[in-house]
Amino acid sequence: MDDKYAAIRLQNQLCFPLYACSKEIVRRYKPYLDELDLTYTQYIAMMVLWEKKEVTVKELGEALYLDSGTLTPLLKKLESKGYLTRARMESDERNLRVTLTKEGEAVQEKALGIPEKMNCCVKLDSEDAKELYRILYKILNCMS
Amino acid sequence: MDDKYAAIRLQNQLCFPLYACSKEIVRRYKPYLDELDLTYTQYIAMMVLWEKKEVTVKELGEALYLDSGTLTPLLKKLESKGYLTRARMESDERNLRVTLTKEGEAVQEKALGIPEKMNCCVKLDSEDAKELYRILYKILNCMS
DNA sequence: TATAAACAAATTGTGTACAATTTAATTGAG
DNA sequence: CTCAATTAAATTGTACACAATTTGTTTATA
Repeated sequence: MDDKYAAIRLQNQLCFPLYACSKEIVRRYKPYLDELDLTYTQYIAMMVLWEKKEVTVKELGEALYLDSGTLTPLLKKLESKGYLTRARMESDERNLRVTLTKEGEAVQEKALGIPEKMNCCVKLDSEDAKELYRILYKILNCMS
Repeated sequence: MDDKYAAIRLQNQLCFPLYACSKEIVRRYKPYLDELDLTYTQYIAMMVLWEKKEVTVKELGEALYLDSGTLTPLLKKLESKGYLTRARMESDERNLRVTLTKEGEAVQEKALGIPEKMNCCVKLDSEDAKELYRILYKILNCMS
């Protein structure tokens, strides 16, 4: 009996289905996000901007659990698409002010249909969805 | 009332906490995996090999939800560490046989302590853990 | 008030991820 | 039998992701 190794068997991991599920769902977003010329990471960055209109890289990183190494090139790409502007803050030049543009705001309208389209390809009853949401934020909150 | 945009607000997404949670937990693995000179992806690939001893790239990809574009360089790295060997199968040369070595098997002993160390930094009661596991596999199964 | 500590972004380097294409081997329909 | 279709890996190109370091600015203290 090699029960000794049970804890390091793939099917006994909790992180693995989390990792696989995340990747697979993000992959399912691609066809819909392609229509908006956004990647998934760019999409969630835009979500923060749609809500806040203006953020620093630090605030964005805290909201998305991403660091400047990921965000700097991503924000430069979104800037080149015309969806946002980047400028140092006059009050404290260490901070970069990221501001949503009219063009960036317009993309929000095109994004409105995405959640429903995703529901079709994921299919999870609302009871499980609520439970999943609750547990995931419980983990996130206890880790940060 | 901008309730019109409720569905595309970050806090109403289910995929985002999944994506963030996955990344954060994988990041917590790093210090422990560094001791084994493995990344998280290399670790789960080794888990499959510890169990199966021998797989093709296709089988490994199906188990891990990864394609050859990710696995080819990853397996070459694990080969260079001496943890596995790579060779075309004589029965069908399209397939690559990936075989666990003695050195690769030995790493399993060093990995035994990881799950417990991870429990300390994640903290989820077994009820929630079971629920999370159930829901994640429900999603994975209905997507593949 | 120098200047060391702290801070925010940017940069560098390594390692995934994955779509799309290519290469090489095998299979199957005519 | 033969060549088109299929299949498995590898390759190519783009985009994260993050640790570690660097750059430039601000703050705090000796």
